Amino acid sequence: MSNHEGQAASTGEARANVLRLSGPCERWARDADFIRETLDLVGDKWTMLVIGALASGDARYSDLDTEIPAISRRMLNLTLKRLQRSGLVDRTACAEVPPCVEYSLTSLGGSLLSAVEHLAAWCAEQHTEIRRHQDTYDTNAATRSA
Amino acid sequence: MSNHEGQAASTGEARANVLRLSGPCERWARDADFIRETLDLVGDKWTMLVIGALASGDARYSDLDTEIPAISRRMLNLTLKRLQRSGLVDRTACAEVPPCVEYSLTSLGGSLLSAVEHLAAWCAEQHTEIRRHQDTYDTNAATRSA
DNA sequence: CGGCATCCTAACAGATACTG
DNA sequence: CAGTATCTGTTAGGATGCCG
Repeated sequence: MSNHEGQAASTGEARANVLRLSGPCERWARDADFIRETLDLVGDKWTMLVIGALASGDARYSDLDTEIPAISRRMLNLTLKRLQRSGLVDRTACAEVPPCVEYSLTSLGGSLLSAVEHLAAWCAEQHTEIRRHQDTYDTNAATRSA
Repeated sequence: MSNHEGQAASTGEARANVLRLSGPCERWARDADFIRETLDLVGDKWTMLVIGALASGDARYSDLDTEIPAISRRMLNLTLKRLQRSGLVDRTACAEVPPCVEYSLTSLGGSLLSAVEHLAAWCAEQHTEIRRHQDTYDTNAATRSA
């Protein structure tokens, strides 16, 4: 992990991916990469749905494809691969003759699930409020441009 | 106002390809949109950093630009707009003559912050484990192809 | 049936120049 | 100083077809 604390402000444009905050919230800055990385992992368009689909038990490839109609095969594969790579789901192929593969949540994946459920609860709780704000904002914007 | 990106952000319906799950996890299915919506809100490349920067107190536009050197003006504006639209940050302009604008976290934004901190904690806690899994996976993949 | 590889389009994101 | 508009490269993601 690239944790350059190096100072390169005035020495030209060191266009590092480092995203260093200079404010008092150094911890956020330091962890930002990890957080973002993991947030990217779960914040992606499909991950959550796949995790959710697996939360209720093991599932075969086709099951997932069926349970999440909106996903494309490509994205399902990509998502599963990524989750598998990160140790969040397990893949079990029974035999090669009539290919039948089962996916399941690992304990790590399960722990993520509960972490996300926290956020999910917040969403469920606040989404009306958020909507309201957005509507108000949009109305104002529309009025202003009218 | 033909801001395609702004509209893309505001038309949740456009990307709400419904994503219905037919499995036993209907609740996830029903909430998936909200969760994804909010996850999109915070999981985006910059939101977290901006929220983090604002967590320590109000900040002016330039402050944010300074605190997050890697962000472009465009993205900073877009991000702030979106957060403001959703009622997560407040924008206060003192006067039009020498433009000076302050951004601050609303209470809603603050509550999101704590919700995300939960997830952030999980990230910080598990990212080593995740890394390990990824390395193992990559090594196996490399071995297999060798 | 499960899983890649390919092509292609649309959304995303950076740099830059301009306005109030 | 605080934004907005435009032009452009980069990437995410859908459709499809082949191969185990």
